[in-house]
Amino acid sequence: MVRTTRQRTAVAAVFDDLEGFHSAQEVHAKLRASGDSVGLSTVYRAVQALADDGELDSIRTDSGEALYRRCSTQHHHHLVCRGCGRTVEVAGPAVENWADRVAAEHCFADVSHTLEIFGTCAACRAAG
Amino acid sequence: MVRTTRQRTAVAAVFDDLEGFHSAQEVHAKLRASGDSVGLSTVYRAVQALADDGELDSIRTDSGEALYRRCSTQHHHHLVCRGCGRTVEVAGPAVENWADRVAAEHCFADVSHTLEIFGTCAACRAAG
DNA sequence: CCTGCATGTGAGAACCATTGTCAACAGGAG
DNA sequence: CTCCTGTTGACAATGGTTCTCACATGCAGG
Repeated sequence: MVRTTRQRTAVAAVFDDLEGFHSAQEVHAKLRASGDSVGLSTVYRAVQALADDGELDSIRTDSGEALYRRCSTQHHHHLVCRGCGRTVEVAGPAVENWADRVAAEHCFADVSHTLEIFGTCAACRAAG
Repeated sequence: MVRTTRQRTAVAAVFDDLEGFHSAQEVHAKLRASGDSVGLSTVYRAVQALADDGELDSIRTDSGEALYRRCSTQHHHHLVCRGCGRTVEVAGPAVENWADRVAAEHCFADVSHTLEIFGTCAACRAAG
């Protein structure tokens, strides 16, 4: 039996207010900051439970940190500047289709993907 | 100046004998087992150095462990199975072009990108 | 309303891959 | 050969994640 507790509701609520991927640590800090404190262990459990239920999507960063995101949010990618960290959200239906097709060709199902583009923006190039 | 040491040679040699992805810990254990012992820190450093030189390709498992493998130096992406970690290398000129174009539209230069596709392979689906 | 109790919580410890530290070591240029 | 400097490795430290266990709390079924 799965219970509806203050803590789980709070964790789920965080992802309602947020775009994109966020770590369990981040969620924990956010809850603590908003006075609606929840134990770190509980955040991890809640987040994993949500991911198991298919409510959250999870990936790993290059440093091995786990990130979660509400699945239903509009899918997009990031164009990040190496110099100033400025980020532009970009959508690419072509890429989505390509990824799905490639996965299908290899008989993979439940396909998701991560994509980030890095570059140097005009301002940072001008600044040298 | 980069030196050629017994340890680095040993680590590189491990990947000559092995197919697929392997963790630093695994390489360390293998070297220790073969009597050709190398310190754990050194294995990590060697493996990262090889990855930096483009001699090894690296990914992360779902559990956050880093895996390395000798790879073709050609640019490609990975299609990774969530269940068994099986990896397929895929090339996608369309994606490369798209990424470059999107970056150009936003006046970004020196463009690079990362892309990984996740899914569940046929075998893992059958296994439940 | 209660009460029982299985389930959930949370502070802290444990875990474990990875990274940092630093004294000792060893390529290799001269 | 010698010296300089990059490299090594035992060990400690780090940091995200998971485990532990005493305590709290949803939620039926009375």
